[in-house]
Amino acid sequence: MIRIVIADDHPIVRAGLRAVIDSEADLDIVGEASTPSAAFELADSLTPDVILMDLQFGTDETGVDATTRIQQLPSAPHVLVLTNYDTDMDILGAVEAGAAGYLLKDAPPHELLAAIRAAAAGESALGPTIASRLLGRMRNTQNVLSPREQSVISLVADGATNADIARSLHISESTVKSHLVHIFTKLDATSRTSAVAEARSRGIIR
Amino acid sequence: MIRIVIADDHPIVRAGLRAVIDSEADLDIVGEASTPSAAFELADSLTPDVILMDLQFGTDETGVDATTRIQQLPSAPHVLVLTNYDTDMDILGAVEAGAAGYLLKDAPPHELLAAIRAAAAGESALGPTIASRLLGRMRNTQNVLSPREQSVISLVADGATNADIARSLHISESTVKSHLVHIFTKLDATSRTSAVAEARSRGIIR
DNA sequence: GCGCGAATCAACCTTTTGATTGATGCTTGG
DNA sequence: CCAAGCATCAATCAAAAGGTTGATTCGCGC
Repeated sequence: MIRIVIADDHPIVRAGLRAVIDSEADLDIVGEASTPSAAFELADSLTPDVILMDLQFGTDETGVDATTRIQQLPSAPHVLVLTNYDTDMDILGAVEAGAAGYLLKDAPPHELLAAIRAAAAGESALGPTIASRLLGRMRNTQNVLSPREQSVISLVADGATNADIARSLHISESTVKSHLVHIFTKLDATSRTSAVAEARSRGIIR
Repeated sequence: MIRIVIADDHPIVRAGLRAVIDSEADLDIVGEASTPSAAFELADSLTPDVILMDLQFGTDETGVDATTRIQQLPSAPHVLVLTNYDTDMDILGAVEAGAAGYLLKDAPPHELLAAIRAAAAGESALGPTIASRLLGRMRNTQNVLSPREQSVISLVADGATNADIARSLHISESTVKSHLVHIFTKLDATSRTSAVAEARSRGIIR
């Protein structure tokens, strides 16, 4: 019997997962969480085999944060990420946090059930598409932006001028321009608009 | 007995809706669709009372397109939109297409069930938040961009320079600049990056 | 200690963008 | 016919962004 916790902020998605999983004789849902911290607490108190984890809960804390914390538990369950997001940042972030699998929410039920059983057996539960995405893109995401560069690109994406950004971050415009030069190099961009577009497509900003 | 069709591309969401609705004595799911065109066909052939319609199906055709077509049917069902998107453009687009209600997917089951019954009774099924959003923003969305302006802002959001855009659309850079001036006025922006940010927040671009 | 990355800053120059003003032509509705 | 909106285009100038080069300091790992 594989014991499962469901972590998703949408009641209808939880109901759907329940419906799919409840009809399987070897699977048992032992708990449900609608926030990352509730997911962590259930992982700790219920010691499930597998936890199905959404990435975005409409809270500051994310499914990646909860996944990271869950890895510190003495009997950490296998985390299977189930999400709408398929950018490189999202995939790599979840895998680096210790997720054993990554599935998109449009996956048909038989794929979901196979992924749950694989994760419970300690196997990688990445579909071939996601696995090859991961391998092919390791180099790019290693060039990820520094925390300061992240702040700058986020403000650019909000429509801020270099002068606005300098004021917000209490630095000079020269420093803003320096950060932008680095951002352009890392993202292979030549303007603020192309840098923002690339950062969006990589999931660096949302 | 309220007869319902479910239109959503995610099997897990459909399973969740089924689970929520099947437990209600006065509600009956008569069909399911995973594309907008399948939704239209079922609306035509099964003549349900209510159709639960997602907006994005991963296809070129959207739930708004299907909603528009459904209004032409002799016994058009009431369309209740159920989606993750809450931008002004999305809400207004659906309402203008003839949707009788609009719900976000994080709505709890009791709200969903109330909205279904209201829609079936011919009542507006907009939550108070969404209704006030709609009224408060009618003015803004009436200033929506012309088709050409839409093309220009989309290309800007992709990171294109004015020269790139002129080449793509086979016009002069002067014309690109003119369109941008109009876009800035309509979106209350002063730079391309702030225009893109505002267009995103309004759902003009995604 | 050295090398590297990150953060900070500047000067100088070029390019692009944005603001303003003006114009033409077409289509649509009153 | 007139007005408004849309699409197109131009000239001129100011402002912002981008490119390049150079520098300093700090923290970390080898």
